[in-house]
Amino acid sequence: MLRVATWNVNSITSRLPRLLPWLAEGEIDVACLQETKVADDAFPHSDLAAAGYEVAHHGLGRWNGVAVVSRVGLKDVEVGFDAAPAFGDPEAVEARAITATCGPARVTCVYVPNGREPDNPHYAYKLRWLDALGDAISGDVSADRPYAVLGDYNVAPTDADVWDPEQFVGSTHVTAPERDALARLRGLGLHDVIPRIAKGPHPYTYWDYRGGAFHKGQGMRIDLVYGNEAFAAAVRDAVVDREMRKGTGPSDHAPVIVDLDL
DNA sequence: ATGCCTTTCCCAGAAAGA
Repeated sequence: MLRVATWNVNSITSRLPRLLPWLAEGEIDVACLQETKVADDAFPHSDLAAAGYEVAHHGLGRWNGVAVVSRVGLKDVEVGFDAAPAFGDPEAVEARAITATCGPARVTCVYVPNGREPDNPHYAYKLRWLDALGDAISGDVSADRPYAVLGDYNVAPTDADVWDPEQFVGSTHVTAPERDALARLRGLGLHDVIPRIAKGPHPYTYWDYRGGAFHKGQGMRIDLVYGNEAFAAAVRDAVVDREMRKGTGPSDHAPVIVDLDL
C-alpha cells in the first residue's frame, strides 16, 4: 500500500507543527506540498529528514513554493516543467511545479496560478500555464508507470465543487476556459480521483479563513489528484482530511489523501 | 465580500490569496 497526499500548507514555516505529526500519525508515504512560501535554504530540511522523509523543494521566496516529501525514496527530480510560462519577465518563472519519482509512482506537485479576476492578466497566465503543463506531462501520463499530478489547481471542476455557484458567477475558478483546461488534462489520460464524502454535501478541500466559512460548510474542491490509468486503477481509497482544517493554526486548505494498491 | 483572516515582507502596511 502506498499513501500519497497533497496539501496546500500556506507556509511551511507556520505549518510545521501541524505537518510533522500529520505525516507521522497519518503514515503518509508521499506528500505534495504547495505554498511553502520559502526559498530552498529556508525550508526545514532537517526536521523532515529527522522524521524520515527525503525532500525535493522548489521555492524562490515569499510567494508560491512546492515540495515533494517522501519516505519511500525520491529520485529523478524535475524542477518546473518544459516551457513553463512566466507571468512577466521570461526569466522569472515562478516556483509552481516539481516532479519526482517516489517508489513505484511518479508525481508532479503543482500550485496553479490563482488568476485573480477573469479580466486580469494573471487569468490569461493561468490558462497558458495549464496548457503548457499538459504539453509537458503528456509522456508521463501515457506511460505505464503510475503517475499523478497533485496539487492546488485553483479551479473547481464543476458547479458541485463550490458551496454556492451563485456566489461565483463572474469569478475565477469556475469559468468555462478554466474548466476546459482541466478537461484537456483529462483528455490526455488523467482521471480525477474524487475523495469520498466525509461530511456535508461534497468533498471540499478549501474554506476561506474569514467569516467562519469552514463551520458554515462554505467550501470548494480545488485541490485535485489527477492520476493516469495505472495510478487511477490502483486507487483503493481517497479522503479529505478535514481534521487538519480544525484546531490551532490550520491552513485554509485540507489535505487530500489517496491510498494505492502499489 | 467592496478581502470581515492569514502570511510574508519586516515592525507598517502592502501584497496576495480564491
